[in-house]
Amino acid sequence: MSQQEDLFKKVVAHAKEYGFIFASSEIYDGLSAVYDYGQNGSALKNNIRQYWWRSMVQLHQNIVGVDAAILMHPTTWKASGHVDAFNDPLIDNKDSKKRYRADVLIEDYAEKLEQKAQKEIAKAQKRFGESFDLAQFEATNDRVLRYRAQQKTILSRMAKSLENEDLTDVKALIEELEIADPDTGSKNWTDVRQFNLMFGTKLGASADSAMDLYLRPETAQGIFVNYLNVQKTGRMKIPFGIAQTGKAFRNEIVARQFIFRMREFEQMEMQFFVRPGEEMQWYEYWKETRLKWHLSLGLGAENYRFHDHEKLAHYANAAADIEFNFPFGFKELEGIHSRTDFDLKQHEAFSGKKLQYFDPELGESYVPYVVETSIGLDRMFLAVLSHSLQEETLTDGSSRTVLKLPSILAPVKAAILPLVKKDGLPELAQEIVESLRWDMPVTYDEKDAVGRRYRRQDAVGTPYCITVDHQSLEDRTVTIRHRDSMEQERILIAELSQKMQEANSFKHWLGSALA
RNA sequence: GCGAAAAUAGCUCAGUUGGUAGAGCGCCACCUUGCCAAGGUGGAGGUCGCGGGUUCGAAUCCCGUUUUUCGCUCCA
Repeated sequence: MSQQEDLFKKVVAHAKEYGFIFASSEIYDGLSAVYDYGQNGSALKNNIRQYWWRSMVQLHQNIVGVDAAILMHPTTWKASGHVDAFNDPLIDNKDSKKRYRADVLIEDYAEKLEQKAQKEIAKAQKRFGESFDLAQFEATNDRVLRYRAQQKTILSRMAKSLENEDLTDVKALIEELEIADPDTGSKNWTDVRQFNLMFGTKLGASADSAMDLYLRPETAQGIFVNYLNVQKTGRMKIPFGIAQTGKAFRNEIVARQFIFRMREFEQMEMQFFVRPGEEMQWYEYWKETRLKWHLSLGLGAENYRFHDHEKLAHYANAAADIEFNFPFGFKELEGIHSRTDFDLKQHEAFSGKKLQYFDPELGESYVPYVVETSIGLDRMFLAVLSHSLQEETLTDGSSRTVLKLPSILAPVKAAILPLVKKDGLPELAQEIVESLRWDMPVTYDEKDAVGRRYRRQDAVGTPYCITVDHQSLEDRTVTIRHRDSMEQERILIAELSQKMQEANSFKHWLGSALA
């Protein structure tokens, strides 16, 4: 456990030291749960994004991409359910220091009343046996009627108070009912406070004419509101998908664990539109396909697992997570959800616009069902980074720190190193840099002993070091030193580009995994 | 948001009963070496997280605050 925590600390430290991730606005002490990607981090993040995008858009003829705005019409979030679902009235117990949702506490209390009523019914059932008339008993028994009436009063009062945002009354209700902390029995409560998980902002420069907006809490809605635009202008036929990567924002109450849970984060989502009734087979298809994508990067099959949701969100009829073995345990990396026609139906209702698709094969129109794949780009970054960072003990007993990134994701593909800083070796090395830079990101380094330069490249995950030595001047060959094995081979300079490109090709990485 | 702990150079840390800030590594320049990090010389870099108080004097004591880590809580 502490070993794992230790590893996580190393990942965070390494990320900063080698220009992957910095705390946002660090010179002003940082901003909680917001991070910036540095020179290597932004390159790695771009490469992950591109690996995903190509697997979706380039490899599927029936999937296209969009890039929707972060700002959307405010009604979007009423239709999607976020305005309601992302607002939680929370209350803290001063003694136990625990936090609860105030509405859940009251609902639990109401549920207990119902249980008491059920108990009465069960007792009577036992007493009267076969001659027991449930409907009549429920309608006449004093206790049952009292419990049920009380329950109704409580719930309707709570609903009304929440509706009017009268949080004082919600607290008053909790106090009147003498609801205690379920764990400790304490009745020492703070006031109820409303937490809104969506970031608010304003449209319009002058305060009085400004319109309240939210920064999107998920990217999916930008796809839903555009799905007919894309379907019509792209002549898309069901089943088809729309992919998008972009930023989303949530006011997490507790945002921790480095870039795992941030207030500003990036999602990579694909919404797949299918015929009603066919959603489960596509749900299974995408579960499998997405797992293959993950496995193609070679982080180890044992580090992934599915977690099927038992409690489903309001819009879903099936949902699973792909979890990854992060340094702090298995956690959600990607979600695959069967979202039914919930979102599109809601947007139909709120906009008054038909969002139906005419299916020429069936000869009828319908609102498509949606299967969603949604992966956190920052989480993927953390998965790759934390898995790749390794401390190796070499045969001579010394150790090295090496970042074994999948080469297709590495920020720099090759470092060109003159063995010494004289005798024309730097000139030849620069020549190689000049020719390779058109095909892939490469770097040049001539400072310090070559062994030290190898280790520097290991630390940022450069998969290949190309060393120019005196023999290079004679026969136009160089050595390639492989990051993971530390072995070297000698090849012709003329063959460098092709060999490097093969090793880093999309087909080489994803093609074999999908086959 | 609550509770606990921490914050000194890019990193890891030292800093005596309160007396005016150091090391190693890293970084930069030059010389030397030349296939798996740590050769020589020189150099840059810190108002000790921030604000206030006590004191002749605060990195050190007190209060507040910010950030980070851990626990609780929350998590579409």
